Amino acid sequence: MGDRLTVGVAARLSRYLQVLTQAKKMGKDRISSQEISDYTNINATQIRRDLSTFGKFGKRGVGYNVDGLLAEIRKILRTQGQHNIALIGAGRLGQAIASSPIFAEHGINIAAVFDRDPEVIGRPIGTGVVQDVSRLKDVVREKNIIVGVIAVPAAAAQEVADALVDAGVKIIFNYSEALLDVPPDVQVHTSNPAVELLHALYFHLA
Amino acid sequence: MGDRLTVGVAARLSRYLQVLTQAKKMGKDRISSQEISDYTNINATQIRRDLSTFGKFGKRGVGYNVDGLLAEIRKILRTQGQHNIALIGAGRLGQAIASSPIFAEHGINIAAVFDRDPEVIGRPIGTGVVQDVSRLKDVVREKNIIVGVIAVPAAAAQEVADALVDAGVKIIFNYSEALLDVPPDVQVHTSNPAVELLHALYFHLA
DNA sequence: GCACAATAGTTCCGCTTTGTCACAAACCTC
DNA sequence: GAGGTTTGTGACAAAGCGGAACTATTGTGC
Repeated sequence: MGDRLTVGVAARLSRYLQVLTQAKKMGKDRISSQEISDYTNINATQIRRDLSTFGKFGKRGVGYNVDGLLAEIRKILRTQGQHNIALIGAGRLGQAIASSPIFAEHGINIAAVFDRDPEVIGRPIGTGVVQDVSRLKDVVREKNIIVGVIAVPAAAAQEVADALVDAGVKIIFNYSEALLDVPPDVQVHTSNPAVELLHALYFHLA
Repeated sequence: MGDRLTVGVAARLSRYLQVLTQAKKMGKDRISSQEISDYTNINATQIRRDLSTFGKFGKRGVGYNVDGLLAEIRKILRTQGQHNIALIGAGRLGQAIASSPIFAEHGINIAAVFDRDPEVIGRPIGTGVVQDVSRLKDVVREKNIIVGVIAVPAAAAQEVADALVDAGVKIIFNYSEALLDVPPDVQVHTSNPAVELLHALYFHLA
């Protein structure tokens, strides 16, 4: 059981999680591998194979129970509990992230929001107020935070990344276009919609 | 030359593009496959192999010229020109997207921003003003837009997707957590940071 | 109760992609 | 010219994935 999943399997399970979460919100209580396939463009046989590696979650002739499968996948990914994350940057993007229900839906709690601009420090955001970035290290320690989200302009991103690393954060989600230099034990996920878009465009053109 | 790249190769080329764009901004004019590897976690041999499929862009013992390689990859991905996209939703997320330099950097022009709230229609945003969503179809036709970005709450996302499809858009970037039903000839890219985060967390936990 | 349709679970095989090692060729510096 | 560096490239192993085929189970309609 201690075996780590391969990257591919874990990525696919995450996609299933996304689909199931939405399916549940739409009031579905059952779903077939074919339906998941339609939404994810992942082969239906592959989906059944993935799931059957961990147990027999479905009913033949019927499909999968949405709630049950959600619970099983969360168990496999070991992401059932609550996770605290820190958000740096309370500008438009930071506000958009803080006010989105998307994290809470998956048990992720934005435990604190930081900025360095005195103008915005103290303003209410999400369920708390914007804090001075100098408090980052203390808060990370207090709340056992291992994930930081960077929502600041590119020019300030490296500085924020350094502060996060210094505070002990191990996973960074970078919403600026900057490349970040971090120690090898820190994971960086950089989101770049423009590059994804170019990629999508390539496959659109005949 | 008419051969389509495989998904994997195109995805990797996009990553290289991202790294090169940033490397250029940082003032580098040369870069080695090993450096690209450090930033992308893609095997250096793989990178050289990917590039050498299309020509000999590097200099042995030296590395790649950043500007030259940028141009070559853009040529391969056929994304040299300007592309017009439509953004739907002028809330916080829409404003964040509209004010980000990230698209312009890659030749992508946010040609129009739409919303349905009369309160925000007419407000300046980016280089234009927010337009009524009823104008979507006309604008898509006028400006030859094939990409739409959805930045509205999940509850309204399907409605917006329908309008985009009706207007003739073929690629949709969905920043809501909703699953979208679209015809098979329309590509949907749904961004879900929370699910990505769970995925990252899985690999962080020993 | 029985036939039938739907769907999960499972196996096998082959293709494609990726990773690794190895090494020659070209280039820069001294 | 020597030596170190980096690309370009070949051969091969390993992994991942897709498809087809089949069985098993469940629900439905007669």
